[in-house]
Amino acid sequence: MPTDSDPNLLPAFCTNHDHHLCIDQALSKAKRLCQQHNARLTPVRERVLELIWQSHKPLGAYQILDRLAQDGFNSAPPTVYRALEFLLEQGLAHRITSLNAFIGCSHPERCHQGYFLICRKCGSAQELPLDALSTQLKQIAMAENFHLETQIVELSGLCPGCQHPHQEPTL
Amino acid sequence: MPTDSDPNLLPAFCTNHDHHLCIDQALSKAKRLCQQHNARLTPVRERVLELIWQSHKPLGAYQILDRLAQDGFNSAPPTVYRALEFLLEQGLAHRITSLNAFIGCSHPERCHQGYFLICRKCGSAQELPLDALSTQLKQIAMAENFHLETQIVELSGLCPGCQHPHQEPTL
DNA sequence: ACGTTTGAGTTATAACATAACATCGCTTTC
DNA sequence: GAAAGCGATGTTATGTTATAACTCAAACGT
Repeated sequence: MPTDSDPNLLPAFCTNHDHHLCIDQALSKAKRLCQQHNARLTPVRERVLELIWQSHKPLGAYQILDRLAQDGFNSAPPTVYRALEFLLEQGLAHRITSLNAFIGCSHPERCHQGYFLICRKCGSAQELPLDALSTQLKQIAMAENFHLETQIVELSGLCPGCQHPHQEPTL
Repeated sequence: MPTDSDPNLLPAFCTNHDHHLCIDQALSKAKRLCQQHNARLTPVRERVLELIWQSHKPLGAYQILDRLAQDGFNSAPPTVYRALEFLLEQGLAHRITSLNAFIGCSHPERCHQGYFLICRKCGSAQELPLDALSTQLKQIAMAENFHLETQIVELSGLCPGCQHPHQEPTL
């Protein structure tokens, strides 16, 4: 799976919103949901959630691990994989299988399938809330007498900001 | 990514067709296509294609490697990854990213996107020729001004033969 | 307080994939 | 037919992603 993604490039659409607000909202939403479900959003778990929210680019487990280490957290692989497993179970994060990477879920209260547009240049992943697609995929499976459990839809290409190579990517 | 897949289980639908014929047809089709495209289907490449066609279950690179070794082929990882790269480029195989595994393409002449139903119990992967879905995903991307290049659609659950746990899986 | 459950620490290793460089054989060109 | 060029393969080493298995500690219900 080749990728041109430059780790220093921020997705273009990221310049136009207050991302700190974005993260704060996601974290408070997560706290509320965990309380409702009697799930414990412990410090490591919360920190991992914050980290995968800090960019619109999916983060690899070992990238997360590095940042945990910088924060003084324990940093052996199981730590991060366990935290991620928890976040996935709670619907607070998604795994992007084609990148072996993880990202915060934009609407943890409603969807449990993530549909993504992934830019191979800047590495951004945009989650799309597509209830109609979900329904349609269920129907496709049903037509084959297949009991559908999980859907993976990952669409790759170039995001709007990366389609015109002559203009410098905005930071 | 948890899976119950038992490596000794064959998919139920596999009992009802002559799979050798299946493989033979796939191989001759591949030879023809390679000739048309001036691509060299060398012995290793052909053997790898044959191997990934021998079951309806996607095979991991190291599984393929083991079988190549049994045949007396060279068996270091680059050998198999290079052969797979070739087959993917020629549209003769697909990568199932959620399984880190590979499978022969059922209709290499027409489609280059593979849509899969993957059984988590028996490990089978059925490719679906869904032109309508392809069109629809293109439209979804276009609506977001996204330049779509590759589509990954992997639907997991239980295949028809694995939905009734009381009846023994057919061999 | 006590046992049970859940989370986290630790060590080791499994599983998947590629980098980098050497070699071999074919064909193209002179 | 020698030499250059090229595509395929061999070889060694290493990078990257993920989990097994066991231990310890903190939280929770009773």
